[in-house]
Amino acid sequence: MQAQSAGFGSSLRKIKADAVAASLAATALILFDKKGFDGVTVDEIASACGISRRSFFRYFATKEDIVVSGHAAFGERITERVRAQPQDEDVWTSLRRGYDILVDNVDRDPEGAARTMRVINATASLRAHTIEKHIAWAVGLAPEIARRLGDADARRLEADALVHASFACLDVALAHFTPGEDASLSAKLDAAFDALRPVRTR
Amino acid sequence: MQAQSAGFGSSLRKIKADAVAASLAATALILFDKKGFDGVTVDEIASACGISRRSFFRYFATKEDIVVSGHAAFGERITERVRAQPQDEDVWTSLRRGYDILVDNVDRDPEGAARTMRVINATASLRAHTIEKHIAWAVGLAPEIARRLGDADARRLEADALVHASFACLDVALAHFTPGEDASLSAKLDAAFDALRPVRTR
DNA sequence: ATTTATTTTGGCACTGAGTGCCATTTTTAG
DNA sequence: CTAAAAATGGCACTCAGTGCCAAAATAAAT
Repeated sequence: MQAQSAGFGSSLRKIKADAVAASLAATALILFDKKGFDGVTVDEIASACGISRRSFFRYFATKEDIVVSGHAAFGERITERVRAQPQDEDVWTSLRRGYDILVDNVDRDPEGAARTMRVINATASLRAHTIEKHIAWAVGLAPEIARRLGDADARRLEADALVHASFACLDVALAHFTPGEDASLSAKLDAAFDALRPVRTR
Repeated sequence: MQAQSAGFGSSLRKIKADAVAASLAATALILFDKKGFDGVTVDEIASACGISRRSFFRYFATKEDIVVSGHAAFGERITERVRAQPQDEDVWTSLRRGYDILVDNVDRDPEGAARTMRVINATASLRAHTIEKHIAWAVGLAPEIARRLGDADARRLEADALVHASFACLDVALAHFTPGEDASLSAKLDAAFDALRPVRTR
């Protein structure tokens, strides 16, 4: 094994592992949707996927990770989008634009998104973990907002408050959005963000 | 057994059970603070409290409930306080005043509050469950805010956004508050609420 | 005070999640 | 084709949480 091919090879392997994980998650999600998150054991998922229970836990650290692990990647993309917004735009609007990443994702796969939302909303522990993943996004998001606000120490708490309030808007918009019925998640997000739009945001 | 004494007797028993639970929680919290939440087994807690493991689970449904079960009661008291605020006060201020319940509690027992906060902040799953408890407060809080806003259907989402954003402010204030060091939680709450104060809240 | 009904408790065995260890198979590199 | 590395599966274990039942404590009734 050489240092050169180590980095290359491992990234290839990671891609493959991610693809397998996505496939496992898709299978599991259908089961969760049908029998409830707690009504499906890991043994059941593993055999439905044709792998051993032990191998399953090499793809997902916990059963809940099947549902929420994808959220971490969204966080990075949302932060990227916010960072790409015009620097003179008010931060509240920039945050709102960041969540267009999620709107696009829901539009791209409405059935999958609806299924995931059904499963999460039906299970208390999953709701909590979803929120926790959102909070993890703040690690990347808050510094960017603080930078725009002037980065002074006094602005740190203000930036955190804005970022976490935007999570609240997202969660409320998601809660008020019924995939089949409502027109778009985008409109709900706009309504929530308008309700909170702060007086001064720069 | 008569219907009369049934209600009376059962409330007495509940009071006793609550007192026992509080005592168990106090013992467990000290252990958690010392060895970490995951470093303490339920067996350990039970024997430290002088009861059996099985009896322990009659006082707390889950190990996490030891830390977060008290939060439900706070929710009711916060809602009560908000409801008692002047009806013509803007709702954002009313929400802020609701959290004075928590400020008072921290002031009343600084060491206990600090210990609980240490334990929660050191454990991801506890953070998630704390957030979830906060969200449960919305069940009582949101209708009150919606009523003040006019109760129209269009105001429902607005009320939810305000309530959940206030949770965000609380969580940020708690995260920025170091019990020994900082002057008061109240000031942090004010700063967070001021950062978000909406343009129009009635 | 003694019996009776009710609650509380504890023990036991069980399920399910998650983990460490190791042998075996598969993949990859040379 | 062979040697190294990685993925897999099996096994046994810990710990959280639960159902069931018998024993002990508590309260009520005569």
